[in-house]
Amino acid sequence: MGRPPCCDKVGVKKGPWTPEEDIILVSYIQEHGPGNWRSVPTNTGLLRCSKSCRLRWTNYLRPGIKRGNFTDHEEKMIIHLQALLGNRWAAIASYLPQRTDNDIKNYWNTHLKKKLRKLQTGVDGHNQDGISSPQQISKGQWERRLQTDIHMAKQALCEALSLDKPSNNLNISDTKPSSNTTSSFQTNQSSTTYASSAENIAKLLENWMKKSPKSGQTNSETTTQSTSFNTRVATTGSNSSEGAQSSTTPDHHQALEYSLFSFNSSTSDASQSVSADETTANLTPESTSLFQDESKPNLEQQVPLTLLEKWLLDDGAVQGHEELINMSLEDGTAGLF
DNA sequence: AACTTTGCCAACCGCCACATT
DNA sequence: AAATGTGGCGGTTGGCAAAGT
Repeated sequence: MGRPPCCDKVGVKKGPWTPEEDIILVSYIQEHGPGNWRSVPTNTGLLRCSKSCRLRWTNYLRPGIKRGNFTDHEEKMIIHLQALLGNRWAAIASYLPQRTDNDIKNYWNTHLKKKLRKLQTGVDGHNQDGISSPQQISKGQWERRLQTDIHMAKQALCEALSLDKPSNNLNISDTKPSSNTTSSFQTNQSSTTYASSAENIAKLLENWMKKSPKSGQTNSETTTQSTSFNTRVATTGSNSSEGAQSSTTPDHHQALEYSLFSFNSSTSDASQSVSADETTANLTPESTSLFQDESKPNLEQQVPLTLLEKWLLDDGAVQGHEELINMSLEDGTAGLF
């Protein structure tokens, strides 16, 4: 027989997550680490299925996620990677560590597709969109796609074998977690980090409760609640342009993120008056490997890098990016920029 | 001001590969 | 070896807000 079912569908809550649920989930993950999602609903009392918990964490609560407008560079990377990899959003997201596959997918569907279509219609009949279709992919593109696939396989293998660096033990690769990787979360190092971060969650919860006397809040009240979250983050001076996004949940995400990072940064003597994004950059190696790399490959460990990968990973070499875009996009995607 | 349309995005659904028993 | 569950992925949808009429 197989394993017991992860969750019975009866009594499972659906719809938007409330701040309370987020806090419960985050604090649980702080203590136990991500993974073993099956046990999350039972251990936390959340009326959510394990899948929903995992999704909420990976797409929203996981630290290191950048929200708000995509930069030109990110946009170019998405277009280029989509041309190379097709709609393999998880693979594309692995090259944009701060973005989730869901975000990239949404951005593609709502912005880029339209943008490219517009440009395509503007240029007589030629495929200018960079959207991959088997018939239209040039030999060079196939070679590059193959190269990328080989690279990803190599990377997964390296991580599975935990080559070289001891910190690998804490990395969860993009590939499916094996029993080994799951158990890696139970190492002493990780558990202490989570435990200490959980203190911070408790503080957050305390403050949050002070500011929100109401309990048993419904979804419709989330907006008000998130506002109180936001007032807490307001002092961080986090990018207001991104904050201008009027969605409610991003605010309390920022608050959670701030909370998580403020603890980490306090251990490294960093100022709390930095934005969430900046704080991400200040994470200690342990914390980044614990959180950010939980679902993303550790790009630092990859050897050797191909030209394409160097281009994709090297944020500083903007000039090189342009050259490579021009060089590699035979289908004329480069003309878009 | 009221109604309709459009855009955006968080979350759900269904499928698949792999792990577990 | 077979049966079943889990985690991960990509496609799609529902609901909200903004823009348009």
